[in-house]
Amino acid sequence: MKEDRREEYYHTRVKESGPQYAGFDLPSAEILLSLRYTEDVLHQACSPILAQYGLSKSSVNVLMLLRHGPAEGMQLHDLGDLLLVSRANITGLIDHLEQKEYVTRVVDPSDRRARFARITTKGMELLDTFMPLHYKNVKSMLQGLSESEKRMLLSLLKKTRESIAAHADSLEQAAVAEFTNAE
Amino acid sequence: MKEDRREEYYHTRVKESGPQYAGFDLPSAEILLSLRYTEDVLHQACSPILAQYGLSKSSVNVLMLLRHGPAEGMQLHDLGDLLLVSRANITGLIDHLEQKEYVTRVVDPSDRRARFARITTKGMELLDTFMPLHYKNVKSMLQGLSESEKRMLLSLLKKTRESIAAHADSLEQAAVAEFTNAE
DNA sequence: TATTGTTATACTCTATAACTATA
DNA sequence: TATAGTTATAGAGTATAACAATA
Repeated sequence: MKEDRREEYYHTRVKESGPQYAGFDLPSAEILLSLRYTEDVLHQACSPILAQYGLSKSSVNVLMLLRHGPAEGMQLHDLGDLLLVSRANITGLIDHLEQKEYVTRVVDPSDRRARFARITTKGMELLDTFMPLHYKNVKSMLQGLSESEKRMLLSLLKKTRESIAAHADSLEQAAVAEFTNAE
Repeated sequence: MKEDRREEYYHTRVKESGPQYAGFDLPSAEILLSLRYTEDVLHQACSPILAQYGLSKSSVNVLMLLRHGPAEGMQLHDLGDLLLVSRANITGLIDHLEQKEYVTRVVDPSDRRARFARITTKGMELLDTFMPLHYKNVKSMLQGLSESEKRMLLSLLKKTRESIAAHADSLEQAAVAEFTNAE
């Protein structure tokens, strides 16, 4: 794997350049970067095996939701809510999974506008092969954290989400039209 | 903003369904989900203002690297390393920024294979408008964490990255060819 | 009228291979 | 031959608007 210069680089750059902008707060800015960076590192580590199975993060997510959700399947807009993806886009996601025969669509008899997506036997077999490998890898990658560190991290991440949710509605929008909708 | 059902939903689903797969470790699996989920919540909160300025996460990143990096600019492959993006893709990214006149390309006189990307005055003005707003929003969103919690979170995220980096090379690959390269 | 899902479009990000021009 | 960058292509993710069927 390519050597990752980002660790030290970003830390230095943010610390040096941040203070010249109004509103800058070093710890907050570092958390923003650190979260993205950590998620990226994790994704890079997981992506080879996902690619081997021709899966994406979202498709694994959908398959797991379907397998361990209601037996009759889940409506597409329901999946969309849980993934926070629009109705338009969940259609494409399910199209792909259906084409690979991991999922089927079934019309909801009680509301003929709606369709259930339901996982197939082939989809379940895929998860039986993929998930143990995946979970083993995740466990292995995080072995450098103690149990209490993991608990602490989880609790801080949760608190972070709560803080974002509590304040996301009162954020500043662009005041000037000068740059907006630039193209 | 749409109500987010994911908090409780995923927690329950992972706890219930995980143990049926070999290799499953609850804290690790939860950290994986929690990191992605938190990053997503953060992105959702930041994306409206990015969209107002016609910017993406990557383009802000590039502009900040260029503005606060070496005065002569940075070579494209150098930017690629720091973003962990391939040479092919950094070309497109710079194309867009150049088209918007936030960046120019300058041939490196000492190695005529290479080009420097250099931020323009217009690019700097954009950052002067955008970044204070952005930093203010980030600070506001994270106000629910105390200073010591922020420090703790940063340190745990760093430890997480170190753990991933230390073990990413020894992960399991798919053993069977059955599902691999499925299409 | 509102909701479910689909179609179409477009832009971003990613990944890969083939190509050029330099070194 | 190796490196810097470009071109081309393809797949995935996201966002929006218009539409059909149904409620």
